Amino acid sequence: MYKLLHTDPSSNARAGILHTDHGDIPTPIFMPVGTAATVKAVHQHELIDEIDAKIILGNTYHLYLRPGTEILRQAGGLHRFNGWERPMLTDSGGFQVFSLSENRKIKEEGCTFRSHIDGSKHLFTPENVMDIQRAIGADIIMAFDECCPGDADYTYAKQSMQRTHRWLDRCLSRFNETEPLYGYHQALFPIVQGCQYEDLRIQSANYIAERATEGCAIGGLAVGEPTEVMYQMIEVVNRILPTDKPRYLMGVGTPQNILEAISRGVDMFDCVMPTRNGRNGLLFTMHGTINIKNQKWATCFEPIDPEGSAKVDHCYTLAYLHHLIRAEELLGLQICSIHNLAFYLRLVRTAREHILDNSFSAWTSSLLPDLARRL
RNA sequence: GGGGGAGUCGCAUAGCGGCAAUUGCAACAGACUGUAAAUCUGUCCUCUUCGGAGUUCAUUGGUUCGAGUCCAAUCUCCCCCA
Repeated sequence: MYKLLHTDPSSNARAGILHTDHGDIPTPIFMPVGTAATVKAVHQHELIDEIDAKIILGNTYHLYLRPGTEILRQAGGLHRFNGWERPMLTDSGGFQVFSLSENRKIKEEGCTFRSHIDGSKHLFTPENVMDIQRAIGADIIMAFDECCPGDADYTYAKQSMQRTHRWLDRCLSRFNETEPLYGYHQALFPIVQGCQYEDLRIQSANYIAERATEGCAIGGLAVGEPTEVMYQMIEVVNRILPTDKPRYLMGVGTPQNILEAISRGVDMFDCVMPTRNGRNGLLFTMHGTINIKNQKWATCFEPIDPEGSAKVDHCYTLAYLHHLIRAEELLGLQICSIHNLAFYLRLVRTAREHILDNSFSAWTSSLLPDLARRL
């Protein structure tokens, strides 16, 4: 499924290709988040023509609650339902175990939730999460885990990690005894946990590395711990994870985070940041971030991003975008989202080119100070 | 000409004897990392060593320990009758 093409000699950055039945994914890659069967504010033709997204995410928890598993099954899976013909990945709901912490209870069997939509009560178990993800039909599906808070104490982190491991084996059993429903292959990725404790991360990475899966994920990072700790955990884990499988760092992150993680051997990323921050008026550029709501942009009649790869970067000005966001016009949300996603995809595309010609480290170190700037 | 009502920090509002003064909008910033987010937070009279200090509720005068609140006059605006 995964082919490692090249490793940068001056770092651990890798370039490869991930094959799926819905198409090939060049790595490193960024995957736009499309929680509820849509990347918010972005059309699918824009994901393809403007952004060139190779794979997008969906979320088990959200899709299970609405439209519901039965409707997705009737539709013939999520690809048929939303018309996206390229690869998809679904998160398992493990992150919601973390983010909806006030509405859930974790037990050995699984996790009971209250729906954020209507308050109804539901149970997620490793088994039914596999069944739901079979019904959704993403190309890559995730094990059901607990995303442990960044400030968890050692005792809790260890207990949580061990439960996640037991849940993983239950996921694998159910996954292996079921078939895809729609005639194409699905891959299950397990998730390394262990919070910010090096020995737990080592244990967890070893546990995951021993399992026969097609890729590995690193979870439970960028959830409140210092950035340096996150980088340290990535290094520790990637020393152990097999080199012939893709490594997916879940939920990360800023452009700087992504470059730092790539240099430590990560291949896949997803994050709400380009879309959510975009809807909130923050633009990412190679020279720093722009808060388009700020007064200073009201009269800046320059293109949004002269270096940008999306049409919106060239055919609209910063002053116009400032106006749209101030006036709460929907087009503003769309433009910001498209711009940011196109920026993220261009970032990983360019990173890949530099990995392949052995110039990754030089390129990254020249870029990082600029990315951190505020314009 | 007669009668009635109203003037509060950009705008709109609250306030009914203990108030630098409610709320909304606007404005000015900030946050956002496997999406309960087109969301949330802060500032928003002046100065400040962030502890406070100084001036405010149309204007002037008065009652009171104390007035945005009560009284009088003045100015301005609105409504009704002629």
